[in-house]
Amino acid sequence: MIDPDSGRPVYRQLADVIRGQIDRGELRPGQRLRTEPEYVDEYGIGRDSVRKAMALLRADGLIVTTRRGSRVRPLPDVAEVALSEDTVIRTRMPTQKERRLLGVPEGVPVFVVERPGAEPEVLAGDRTKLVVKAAPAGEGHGRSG
Amino acid sequence: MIDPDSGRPVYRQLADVIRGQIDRGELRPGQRLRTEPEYVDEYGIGRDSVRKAMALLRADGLIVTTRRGSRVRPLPDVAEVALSEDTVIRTRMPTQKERRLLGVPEGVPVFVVERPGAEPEVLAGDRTKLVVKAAPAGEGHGRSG
DNA sequence: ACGTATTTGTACGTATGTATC
DNA sequence: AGATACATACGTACAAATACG
Repeated sequence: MIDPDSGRPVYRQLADVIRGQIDRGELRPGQRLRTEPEYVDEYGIGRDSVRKAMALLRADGLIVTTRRGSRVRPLPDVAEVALSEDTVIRTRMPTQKERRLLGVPEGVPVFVVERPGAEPEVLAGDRTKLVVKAAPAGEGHGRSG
Repeated sequence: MIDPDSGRPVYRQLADVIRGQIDRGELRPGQRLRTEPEYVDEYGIGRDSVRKAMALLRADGLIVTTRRGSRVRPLPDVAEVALSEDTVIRTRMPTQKERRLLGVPEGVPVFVVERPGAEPEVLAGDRTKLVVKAAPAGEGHGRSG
């Protein structure tokens, strides 16, 4: 299943295998992965390679890891945030402080929303969906100044 | 400068040091970091710790690494993309294919823009800025259905 | 054209720490 | 308290890409 001589690094091969299992739904959100020693034994590879595979999947936001093991990242409820006119939206990875504050795991980016005349707002990328609403009929289109 | 007994992991301490240098502008975008062996010698730590520190900074989008060393991530030119009504925007990390296709380095998320009646569009998060434009005066406000 | 030095990448091992059950 | 499982941190060795002479 994993070929050390294939040219593709062992840890990437393992990451590919697990990514495939997630994509095909064999591993569902919230479901526990195997433990590191189990992957070591199962594929006859070093623990280092297993850990690097996990790190890859984590950085891509596919799994989350705690002291009790790794799980497929659960899909949180997504809140809709309406955007008003002249708003600028960027995305980037959060700082450590923002990660703590928002409670976002590794591999989850944030939105930075800048509304005119307001401080930039940082929103968790896994729990937020931005929506440009249709303007209410008969009312202004932002021409107030 | 780095204290192995401080409770904070060595590799995080090194990452903190470098992050500070970037934040304070002592290391500017595009500028080369020291090599791994240099950090090893300078702080008397293992190469493993240095590499993990680099991996952290890379995952946060602060640096990029090639076979010739690591540099502070250059700031690309940002293109403005206008959003129309009823558009939904999400953000997440790119898949490997998207990363290749868009040419985004590690630690850079993407926008997923869903316009009504169109395929979702994936935009590089480091080169794109979304803007909600003011509606043109006297014209429709999306009341077409 | 070729080899060499530099630098990061991969992959293994070992040991110990620490949180959780 | 003991077992389990991930986290940290060191070491070694070799591979591979790049740059330089």
